[in-house]
Amino acid sequence: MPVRRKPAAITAPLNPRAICAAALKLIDADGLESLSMRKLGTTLGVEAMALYHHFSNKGELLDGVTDLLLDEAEPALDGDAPPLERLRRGFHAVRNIAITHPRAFWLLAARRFRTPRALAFYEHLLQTFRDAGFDAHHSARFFRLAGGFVIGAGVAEIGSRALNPDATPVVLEDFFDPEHYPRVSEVVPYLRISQLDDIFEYGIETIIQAMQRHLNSNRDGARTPRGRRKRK
Amino acid sequence: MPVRRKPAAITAPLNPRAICAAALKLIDADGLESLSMRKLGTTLGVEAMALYHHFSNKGELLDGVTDLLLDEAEPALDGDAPPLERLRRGFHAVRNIAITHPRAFWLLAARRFRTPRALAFYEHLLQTFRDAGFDAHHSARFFRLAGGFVIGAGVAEIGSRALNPDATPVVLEDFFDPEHYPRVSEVVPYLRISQLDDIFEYGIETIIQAMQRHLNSNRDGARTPRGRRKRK
DNA sequence: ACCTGAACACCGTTCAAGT
DNA sequence: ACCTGAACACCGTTCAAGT
Repeated sequence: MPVRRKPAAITAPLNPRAICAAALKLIDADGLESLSMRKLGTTLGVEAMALYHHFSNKGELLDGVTDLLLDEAEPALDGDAPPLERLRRGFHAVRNIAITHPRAFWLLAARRFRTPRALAFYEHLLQTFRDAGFDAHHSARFFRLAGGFVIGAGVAEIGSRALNPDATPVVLEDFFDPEHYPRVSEVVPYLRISQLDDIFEYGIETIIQAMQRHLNSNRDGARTPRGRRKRK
Repeated sequence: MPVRRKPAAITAPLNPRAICAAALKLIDADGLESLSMRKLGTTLGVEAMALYHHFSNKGELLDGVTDLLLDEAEPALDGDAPPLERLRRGFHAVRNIAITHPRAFWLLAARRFRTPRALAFYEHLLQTFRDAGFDAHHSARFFRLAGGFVIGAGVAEIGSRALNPDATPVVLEDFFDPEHYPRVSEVVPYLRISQLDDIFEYGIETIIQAMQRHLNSNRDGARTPRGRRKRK
């Protein structure tokens, strides 16, 4: 049974959240670059310019989509587990966005620290750092270390999954030419999609161990991981 | 003395490298999103469509610009220093691109593993991993760990430096509202531009220590950093 | 081989107008 | 308040044509 034209227009007047949800759907299907106000309007059964009544520009709409991604990741920080374990789950949750929304994941890399929603996410994350026992200085350091890795690794995984749209089409096999690129061809098998869970796990565990080590050594007498004493 | 119109057209016929260099200059000045074939053509004193004689599309041109960035970073891997030290310098060199070409740095995050130039860079990098004593499996793991952090932290630094063009304008001071966001306002001072060197240094040193520890424990008897024995 | 110029099928956004 | 429609100033890219 064929779907009727403009079904969304029947159901309700537009609202920002529904618009963002539709935008995310379009991004998941066709990619971030292919999302346009015109296409999104058509999907919603409305002229493109109607959207400007709900968002002052496209950037604001993308911020709204980013907020939806944060909604998916943030609950991982909740629960009764020890703080460091909750942080671990939070990092995995963000990385999971790269798997479930590979074409939207860019938003997390490109558009952060903007909306109240994003601030609330960071507040929750940094509160968990504090619960774990980090002071503000080391919260910043490990936030950047873990956050940088999670975002960078996520972006790299998208690349591995070959979802970058206007990419020069290079098949994975091109990297297996041991004649010209012996080291690359040696390592690439370990970066296959089937290995990416292991790769990410290893990275994030290494970082969490460093965090644990810092907390331990701090308990034993206020020393940094490198053994230097802090003095002002 | 005012510059004459269309100076580049006088000097020589176009060539890909010169086009990419001009493109990088435009990106540095006006941002990646603002680069268009038309503007680039005008800068070079040529119709936009002339560029298609040298690149089959815009993506190929951007790959060429990316190659220029790699040219800047790769020499850091050379020298007589121990391999791990050369890797350290390489990571810093990539991060320096985020500082010297903040608006072009996205290319490193978004468009990798494509051109022969990029393959040669990775070959050099992975050869240095091997020189340090890593097998292919752990080269992949630490490559992703360090590479992910360097790219993710670089992208985050661009955000801190507020160079994202269509950003919802949120001043840094908004994050200092201890009423609503006590943890964020506590940590943000440590993420100021003046602190970013320290933040990056701390992250990359933590990773290099993990690499060193892996190499040491491997010398002591084929154990992973977590003390598990490897068995096929 | 290298470049031009018109054209096509798109963009985001403004603005005046409708209901 | 919410949406339309025409218009503006752009895009990347194709194509036939010039030299």
